[in-house]
Amino acid sequence: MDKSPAPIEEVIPHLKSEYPDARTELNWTTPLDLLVATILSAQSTDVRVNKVTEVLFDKYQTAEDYAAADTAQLEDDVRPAGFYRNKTKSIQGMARALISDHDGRVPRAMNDLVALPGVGRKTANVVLGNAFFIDEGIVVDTHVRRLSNRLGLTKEQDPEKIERDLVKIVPKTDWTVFSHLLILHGRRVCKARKPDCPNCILNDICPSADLS
DNA sequence: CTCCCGATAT
DNA sequence: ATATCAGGAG
Repeated sequence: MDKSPAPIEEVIPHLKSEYPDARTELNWTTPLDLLVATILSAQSTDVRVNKVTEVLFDKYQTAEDYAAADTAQLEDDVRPAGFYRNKTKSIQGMARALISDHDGRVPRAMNDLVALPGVGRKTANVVLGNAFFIDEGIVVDTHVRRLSNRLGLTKEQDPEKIERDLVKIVPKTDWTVFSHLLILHGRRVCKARKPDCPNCILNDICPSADLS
């Protein structure tokens, strides 16, 4: 007998009052910056990514810069973020695709974004929502998945199936901020290993709350 | 499904 | 020591 899911119409206002300035914690200025930072963010912390991009964005500004970069040098720059060979290959492949197919610019369409090397639906949603203010979908990363499961908003584990459940219950105008709210709350309170349920603003409506 | 990979928290 | 971190490709 599982408990009822947390009502979304209460979850969102509660989290908005807790995190009124919710936005990405990745540092970026241009859409290309954000695309690179998001590729680097796979299985890495935002703090670590920001440390890497602080160096990276000084050396490379355009798709041409990344495409022309010495691969071994770029790997050295990327290394602290982890998966450095895959990520370097993705960044340079993505940069070449931007040059050959999109005049060196970051495209604003989901289909074009996910066609880029190293860019999946999660990364595409980050770029669309934050760089272009297009609520095309909901970013489902490790935090959004974990909190959505704990709150009972979905029973799915596959990110695309979770997104399909979430877009049905979250107002479209909140799609981008919603993922930021869950990500921030996931980092600070509803952590993977030791969730701080006693200090969680959602503990009275969360079916997974452990107040012992 | 496995592999990719370094840094940090527990 | 081990789980985890703004995933994606083969």
